[in-house]
Amino acid sequence: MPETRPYHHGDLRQTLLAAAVDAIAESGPARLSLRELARRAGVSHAAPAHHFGDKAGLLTAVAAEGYHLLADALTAAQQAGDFLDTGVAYVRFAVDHRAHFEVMYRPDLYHPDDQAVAAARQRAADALYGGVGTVTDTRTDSGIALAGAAAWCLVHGFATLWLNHALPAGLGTDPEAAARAVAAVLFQGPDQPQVGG
Amino acid sequence: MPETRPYHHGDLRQTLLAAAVDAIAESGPARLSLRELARRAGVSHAAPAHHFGDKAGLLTAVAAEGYHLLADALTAAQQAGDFLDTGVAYVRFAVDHRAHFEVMYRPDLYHPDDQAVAAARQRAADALYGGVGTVTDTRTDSGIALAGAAAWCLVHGFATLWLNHALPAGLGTDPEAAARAVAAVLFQGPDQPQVGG
DNA sequence: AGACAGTCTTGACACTGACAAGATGCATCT
DNA sequence: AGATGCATCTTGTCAGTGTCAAGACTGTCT
Repeated sequence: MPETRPYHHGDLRQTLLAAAVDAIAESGPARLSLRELARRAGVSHAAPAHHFGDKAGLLTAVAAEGYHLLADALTAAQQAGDFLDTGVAYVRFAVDHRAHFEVMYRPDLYHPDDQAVAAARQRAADALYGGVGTVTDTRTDSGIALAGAAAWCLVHGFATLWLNHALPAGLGTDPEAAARAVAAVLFQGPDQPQVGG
Repeated sequence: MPETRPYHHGDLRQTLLAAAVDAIAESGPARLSLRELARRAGVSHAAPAHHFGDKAGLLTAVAAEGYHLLADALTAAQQAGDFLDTGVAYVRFAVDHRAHFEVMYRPDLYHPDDQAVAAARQRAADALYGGVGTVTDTRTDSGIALAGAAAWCLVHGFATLWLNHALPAGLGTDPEAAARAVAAVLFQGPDQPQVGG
C-alpha cells in the first residue's frame, strides 16, 4: 500500500460498504451521508454514486449483505441446534449486525425490488422457514405455518424492541439469554420459564 | 376563514403535526421535509422551527402523540375484551397509525429523553402491562413477566413485519384476523389454530 | 396608549444528493 | 508496441434542506 493514494482505490466498493455499516451503527441510517463516507474513504464526493447509483442503492447493498449474513447465521444455528437456537440466532444477528438489521426492515430506504436483495431475502426466508416443521411436526399444515409465523414475529419483535431499549429491565443485559427465556414461553408454554437456567 | 391568510396562522402547530403524519404515511420519515410541510401549510419555511425547535423536535411530538393514541387504544381494548384483544389492538394501532408507529420505535429520529414523550411512553407501557396478569395469573411473577414480554414481542414483531409486507401471503389480507390467528399460537398453544374460524 | 411576549417572515449559510463532463489507469485487440 | 475501449474516479455545478439570526406583525396586559 503506497502512501500516495493511487488514482484507483482498488476496493472502494467494499470500503464504502464497511464505512456505511459503521456510520449507521453509530448514528442510524437517517444521518448517513454519502459525502461523509467519501471523506472517510479518502475519495471524492461523487465516487460513491458510481458504485451504488444513489443513496438508496448503497442501502440496497447493505440490505443484501445483511440478508446473506442472516441466512448464513440461521442455517448454521439450524444445523447445530434445535428450533429455539435458530430463533436465538436471529436475535444474535440483529444485535451483532445492528446496522444491517435496521436497514433490512426499512424498505422505504432502499430499492426493495432489486434483484440482488430479493435473492438474498429469499435465502434468509428459506433458512428461517426451513426448521419450522421440527417444532410442530404432528400438526396440520396451517398449524405449522402459524407456528412459524408466531416464532418469527416473536424473535423479530424481541430484536427490534431490544435494540430500542424498550423491553423491561428485568430481562437482564444479555440479549441471548433474555431471548431464550422469552422464546421459551412460545415453544414450551409459560409453565417452565428457563431464565438463568 | 378569510381568503387572505392572516399573519398568524392560529393553529399552525396542530396543522404541521397532521401534515407531518400524512407525509410520513406517504413516503416514510426519512423523506420528511420541514420546508415541504411549511409549503403545505402555506407558511414560511422557518415557521415549523419556531414550534418544534428542529426536525427531531417535530418527530418527538409525533412520537408523543403516537404513544398517547396507543395508550388509549390499549386501555379501550383491555376494558372491552380479553388479553388477546389487547394484542390485536396493538396491531390495529400500528396499521391504522402507521406513521406514528414508524416514528415511535425509531428513537434515533427524535429526542427520546424528552419529558412529554417519556410520559406518553409510560402511559402506553402501563396500559400494555396492565392486562398481562390475566393470562397467566396462576404462574410465578417471573413467569408473568416473561409471558407479557413474549406477548408484546409477538404482536410488535407481527406489526412491523406486516407493515413491511414481510409475512407470508398465506396469512391473508386482514391484519386483525391474521394477528389473532398468530397470537393464538402463543396464548392457546399450537393445538387450536383459529384462522378463519 | 405603551410595553411586551408570542407568532411568523426574511435572509443567509453550510451541507447534502444528484447530475454532467472530464481525467486517469487498466486490459484487450491489432 | 501502439491504439482502442472501458471501468474508475475527479471536478464543477445545481436545487433542495435544516438551522440560525434578525426583523415584522399581532394580540394582551397594565
